[in-house]
Amino acid sequence: MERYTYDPAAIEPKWQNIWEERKTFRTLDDPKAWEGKPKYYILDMFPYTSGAGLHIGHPEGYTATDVLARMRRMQGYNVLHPMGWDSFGLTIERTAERENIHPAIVTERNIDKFRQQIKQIGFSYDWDREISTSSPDYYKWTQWIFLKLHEKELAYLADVPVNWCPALGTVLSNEEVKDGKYVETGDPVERRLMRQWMLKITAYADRLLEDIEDVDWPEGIKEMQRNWIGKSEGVDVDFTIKDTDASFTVFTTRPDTLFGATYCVFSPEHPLVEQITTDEHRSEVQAYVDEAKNKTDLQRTDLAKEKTGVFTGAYAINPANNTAIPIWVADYVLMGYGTGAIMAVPAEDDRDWEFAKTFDLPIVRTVQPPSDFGDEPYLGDGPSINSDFLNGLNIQDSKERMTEWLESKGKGKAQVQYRLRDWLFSRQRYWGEPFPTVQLEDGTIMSVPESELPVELPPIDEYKPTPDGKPPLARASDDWLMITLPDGRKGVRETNTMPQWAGSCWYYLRYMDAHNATEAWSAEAERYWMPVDLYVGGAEHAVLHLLYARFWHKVLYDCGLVSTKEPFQKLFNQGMILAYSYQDDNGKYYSPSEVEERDGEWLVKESGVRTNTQIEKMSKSRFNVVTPEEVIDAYGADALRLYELFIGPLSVSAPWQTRGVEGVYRFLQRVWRLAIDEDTGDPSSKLTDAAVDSDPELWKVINQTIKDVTEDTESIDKMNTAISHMMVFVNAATQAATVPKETMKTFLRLLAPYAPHITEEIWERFGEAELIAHATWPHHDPEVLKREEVTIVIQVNGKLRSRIQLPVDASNEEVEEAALADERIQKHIDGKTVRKFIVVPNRLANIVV
RNA sequence: GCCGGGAUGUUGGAAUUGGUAGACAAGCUAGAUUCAGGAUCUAGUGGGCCCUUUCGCCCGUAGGGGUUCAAAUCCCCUUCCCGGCACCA
Repeated sequence: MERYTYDPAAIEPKWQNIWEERKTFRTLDDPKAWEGKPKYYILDMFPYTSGAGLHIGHPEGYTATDVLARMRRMQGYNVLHPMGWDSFGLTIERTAERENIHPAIVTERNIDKFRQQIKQIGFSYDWDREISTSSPDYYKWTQWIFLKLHEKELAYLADVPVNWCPALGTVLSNEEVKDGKYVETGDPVERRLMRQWMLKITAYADRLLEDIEDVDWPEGIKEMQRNWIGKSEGVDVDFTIKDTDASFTVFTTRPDTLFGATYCVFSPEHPLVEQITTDEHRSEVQAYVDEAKNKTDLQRTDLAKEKTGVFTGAYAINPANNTAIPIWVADYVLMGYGTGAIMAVPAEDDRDWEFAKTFDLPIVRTVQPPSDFGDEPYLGDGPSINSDFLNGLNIQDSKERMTEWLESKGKGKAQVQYRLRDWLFSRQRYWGEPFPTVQLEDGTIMSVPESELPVELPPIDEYKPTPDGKPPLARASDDWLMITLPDGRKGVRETNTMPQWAGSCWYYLRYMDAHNATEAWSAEAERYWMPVDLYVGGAEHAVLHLLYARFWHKVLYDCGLVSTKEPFQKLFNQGMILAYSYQDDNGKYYSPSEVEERDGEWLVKESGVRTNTQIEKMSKSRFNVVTPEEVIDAYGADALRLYELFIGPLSVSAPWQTRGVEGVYRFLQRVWRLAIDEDTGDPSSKLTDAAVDSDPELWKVINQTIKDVTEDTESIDKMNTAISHMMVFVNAATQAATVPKETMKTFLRLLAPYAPHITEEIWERFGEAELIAHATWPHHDPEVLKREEVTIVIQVNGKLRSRIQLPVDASNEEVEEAALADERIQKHIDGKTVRKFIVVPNRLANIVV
């Protein structure tokens, strides 16, 4: 006999096909279709399409946004919810190199895999708006935006010290390098001077800092951006060099301590080092400078515990007191920040103190430390001492007075410094956007006219730098490389490409008008859809992508091309999904299927070797990756979706436990059996035509469920409790003898955004003609939730002693009377004096005796 | 070192934002059903005491102290974990 049990493998592909064929989730480009509906632009960070495909961590955020998008549609919003691919980049290029095929082929293959994986989960994206950053239709406009930057002189070529990564054969941005290593692969990075495209993000530093106050982002991310920009206010102070005409400038945030500046330090790269060094010290200084030059960044930062440096033989004149102070060279001063030279105030700075102690340089306190203060630098506030006209003033007043004094003497001026550097925008790679520029014979840089965009990537035979170190594009044939202008002048195309961040700097704009062949986006679509109402993704992009995109957006704003100052109104960071891994004492990892639990220990099945379990990031090397496919095969996409959210608050990282999926799978089965007669496939005979309020208890429960699910879904972070509230309803409905069918239908609409396939299937079996995706979202009736009686908890001295039933809104006197009359309470207050009686209306009473 | 976030049963996590700690799940235990496995259903499940009655008592939210009638929640100190920054003058 055929049984109609819950069968996700059958119903899920069925509904996915129906949604696709009917274009159920298409958002119309026609402005007339938008009228009368509030808009809601809900965006996921699109994936970088590496060959690995998705693991279970990626769809967590995608599931949350999908649930919210589906609910918003049911609530009557005009929703924009697109998906696309970040498809230029190094990983793809390396695969192509390894397999000796064109990166475009690898890209297509990867995208197909990602698309198929994502579609399997039943997300309600408008697939008509799918984009990929590596397609010429798209990167045409990335190049176009670059031309805007170029026009505004925000893109410029400069010989700059770059982070050159020999292993990759390319330069990297500051943001991609940490501790002298490429953050992705750990390959070491070294300093080189190269002619590169730079983007002047520093020109926007202040606005990037200010406008972050206006967006609804997690405070931690805002703080990370503030720190990255690193604004600090201080003074540029001019020092002259004794017995010469030369002078130099230092930046300090503590001008109040100028009288305590007992020496100066130049960075080894400082241009004056050579000039000021006396013959007596020349060989020593030269050796030190050479050594510093050959150190990698890693060595310079990591081995920085011990201060090193050499005396140049030269002296600077402290402008405050005209004292001659020695000039040293030391690598603890960085050329890349401020002026590359500092005034050292050992008494009020940790680093200077350490250096002064190492080389026995004088220390003069200029801030009076507390009486019991030890022999160390004092960074706190206090009255100035040893500082002539500043004596007695606190730090703040001293700073102001000294700044005024320096400015009036022409020896300094107030200055703002940023940690933020200009953005190194060239890469010596193939798989990226070609720059739309040409260098003419006379050295001038010319933009490719807009009408000739896109500048497409030329075919080349090998995706490697040339033997003489030029980028791969230099391998292109001359008919791509060489340009002859109508006036006969000749030029050569730029052979660097743009970094991977370029495409993701504006993709949220292209989605609004994805097929526009004449513009990047229409002004009308932009005014309607922007800003993005909710942007969800991982915190790993806290600085890089989000800072770059904000920068481009502000430039576009200044060009009049976008109407909002900020692109992403609300940002939400999902936590990571972690997984248990099993590792023996030798460090060898085992997959979960190779181990079993015995007496609280995890042992390798075959060998019995004891393993340590730990919760870690998912990675192939740890054998703890779970893929969406394996979960869908076992439990279906709806169960996957539910568990992704049920695992905990979206913002929190939590370990994946396949057993946990079974819990939500059982829940779906109970929903199915509640609604469907498994023998006939028709609606269950338990469902009746009775009025929804015929069972007052269940009527209350469903109203409570509507309220809780709506609120928890809107909060984004609490979808786990939204699901548990739906479980409460199903438990109650399962216990009830009968359930009004209308109540069941209300419940199905609540569940629909979370588990769209099973609810569509039941909806259809209920005889509904429309899709549940198009149903309206239910409202709860607050009247129903009002209770006539409430349970009031009675405490004695803060300890729970009894509960009593009282009518709602009982007066304090009534509560007091009832509480004192209660037997159990009498036992506790017997023979004692009631000192105080506290009532929290409708909730609790506390008797203090 | 600095900044940000966190620590609640065996496990993932709830807790109306100062008012019944442990919702909802997972796991476990017992029972029902089943040839069996699985699935399903029912009940129980923080620790301890009492089990002279499911009556009740004590303890319990990383540790210590405080504020309060009342603290997982607020304040101070300590420990540990996660993320970011790190010679930025």
